Amino acid sequence: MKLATWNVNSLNVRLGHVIDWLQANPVDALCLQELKLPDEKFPHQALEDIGYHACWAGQKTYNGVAIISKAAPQDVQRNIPGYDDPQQRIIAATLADAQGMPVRVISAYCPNGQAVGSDKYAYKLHWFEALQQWLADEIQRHPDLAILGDYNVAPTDADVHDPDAWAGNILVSDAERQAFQGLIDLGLTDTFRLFDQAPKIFSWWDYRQMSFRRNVGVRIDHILATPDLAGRCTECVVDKTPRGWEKPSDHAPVVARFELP
DNA sequence: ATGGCGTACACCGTACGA
Repeated sequence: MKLATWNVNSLNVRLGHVIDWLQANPVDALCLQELKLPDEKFPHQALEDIGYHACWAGQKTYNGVAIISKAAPQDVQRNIPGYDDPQQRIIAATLADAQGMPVRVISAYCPNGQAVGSDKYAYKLHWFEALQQWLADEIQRHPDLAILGDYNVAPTDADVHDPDAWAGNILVSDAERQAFQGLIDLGLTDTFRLFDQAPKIFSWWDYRQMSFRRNVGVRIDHILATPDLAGRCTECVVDKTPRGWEKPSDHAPVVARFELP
């Protein structure tokens, strides 16, 4: 089973890339973030045409998340239960594969935070607290669970092209890294770090100043898994290919493969 | 140096992302 995540920075603009990528990489599920379109504009027909189901939580202009999957999504949950938030940043669904083993899949678009100390930064930290509280329950209910998405946190200095230049900045501040660690402390594993990885692998590069060509980036898109599922993870990679296409998203997809029990 | 680039909405600029 392969699960993937991709912040597409507008699904209107990137639908062609998503379809091309799925046809070249027929994963079982692809979690999307930053749809930037309302529910009624979600292109479900184009995805059905290539053999995928979808569930989504859209929002005009900002945010918006989806799960595109070969299996029909079950028990779909939008938003963090009990956390009143007009921003559409979470969707969860249970996917049963052909062997019938259900996996709980969550697509997450964690807040950016804009600048350390700002109102948006405070919102980011509160949002992570709510996420952690909800996940503590969700993990109990679903032993095989993966939460994939744009966390807007680079967990360690190894995930930043120039840690000295970024020190204390948004995406790497102590409080943000502690919020991310709070998820790890629930028993979740950053599947990328289960494996030996080359240095300087990132998932986001600024559009400006040829950052992608210079590999000036950060690793902020992650696939976290519960112990049962992480124990069956055999690979986790960043696919840089679509970042080099015409009019790319500034994020690259991340893909993890899991052995079935 | 809050600039650089890209997207959306709307207006001929502003908000936001990371």
